[in-house]
Amino acid sequence: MENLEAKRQVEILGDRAETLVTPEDLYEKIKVSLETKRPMKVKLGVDPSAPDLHLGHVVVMKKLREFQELGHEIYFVIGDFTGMIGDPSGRSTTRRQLSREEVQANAETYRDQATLILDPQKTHTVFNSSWLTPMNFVDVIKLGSRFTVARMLERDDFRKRYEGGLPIGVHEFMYPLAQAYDSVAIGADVELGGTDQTFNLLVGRAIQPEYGQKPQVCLTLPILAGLDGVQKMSKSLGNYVAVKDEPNEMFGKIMSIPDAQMSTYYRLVLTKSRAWVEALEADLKSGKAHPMDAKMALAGEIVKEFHDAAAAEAAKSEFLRVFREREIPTEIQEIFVDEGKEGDQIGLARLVCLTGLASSSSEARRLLKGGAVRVDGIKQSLESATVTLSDGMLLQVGKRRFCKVRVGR
RNA sequence: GGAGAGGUACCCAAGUGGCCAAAGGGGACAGACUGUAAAUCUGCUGGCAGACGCCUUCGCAGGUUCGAAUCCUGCCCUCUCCA
Repeated sequence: MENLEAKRQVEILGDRAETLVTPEDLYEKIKVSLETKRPMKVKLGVDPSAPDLHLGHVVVMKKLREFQELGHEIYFVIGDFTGMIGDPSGRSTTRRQLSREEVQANAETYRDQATLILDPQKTHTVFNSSWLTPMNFVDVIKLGSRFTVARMLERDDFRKRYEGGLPIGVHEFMYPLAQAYDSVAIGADVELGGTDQTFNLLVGRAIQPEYGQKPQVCLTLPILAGLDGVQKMSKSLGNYVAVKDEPNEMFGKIMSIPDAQMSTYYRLVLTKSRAWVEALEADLKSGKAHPMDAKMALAGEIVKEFHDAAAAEAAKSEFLRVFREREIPTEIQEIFVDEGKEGDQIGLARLVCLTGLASSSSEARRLLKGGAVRVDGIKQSLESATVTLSDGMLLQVGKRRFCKVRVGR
């Protein structure tokens, strides 16, 4: 007999999913969960080194919250052991091993930031070192014997590197296996991840039956593009919006995403319904809605979610002030300059460099030549320009780098 | 173990004795324009110096030469094929 509640849950949980392997298994698991009154264990693997949550993580968190709202429980598996095996993205070989304290601290931060979205009561945090460290070589070989190289090479980035003649460390094969074993260790019913995790999740699904468990359901969510609109949002690419970003910063960053990314952000970050997003797109196309307004609304809602409504309002007016009216921000950083004193002449390039508005004096010269530098609002384009130092003078580089120069002690 | 190929700036990639601080593309940054830090176009992209200029960089360490990213020797690393 069909279980309507289970059916309803599958529908909710499957929304926005890139892949769901398989809807039937999910239905079965939910049905059992309802019948036994035991929540499903929903697993998310977490990197122990980068605790700064950004909107890319939020996409997955929102889905986790949906699981919680339906009564299920979240397990964050902190990859403190796998983290030291090495990064299988091929970029770096071995990671620095973090101390127990660092991992602990990072995990706390992560959990802390995650509670902006999740219910801490239904969230568990576990460390995979607790079961991976005690494994001996025999255990590892056993684990390895349950998978094949051919299947390993199905993984996109392994295959590409193999075909492209790029190095693949043998230890990198252990990474998906270790992650798969995590699922065994906690007895995961469902594992979530970005689409880049699809392969790893499926390895878990493949391994579990070997240990007498039902295969986990694998649910992947689309990868959110970063501010550039092309590459995935990530800290290392510097194209991210952190959940802890200050309101103005957050607002401005959202305004810099390409127009074409707006609906994706609405859908994945704010979890607007498909119909809602389609309506917005139609309005934009017909000219009924203005792209800038739509983007400001997006930025405002996101700021509101991670801060509050007042902060969102303030960030919006600050944005308009600085970028549309081209006025100076309400709050400007003050920077003390050690060199020279009130009234002294100083090379402008030198000053720009000293204040940190440019990273080197050559850089400062370039900016100067390009007409990017303003002193008290007046454009200075002479590369060799000098200025008279005065306490409180306003220095500006480009549209968004400002500082007030403080002279002397 | 054997035979080849290769390691160039943030990334990709050209360059095989001087004209190389090093083509081209991407990214980043800036300017113009605009609807915003969208899009588009333009500029710029080792460091120090007001400027003449000086210093550092082409896997690492030496060497040849008036002069090396380019030639030689050794070392490290990667890939391919064979065993």
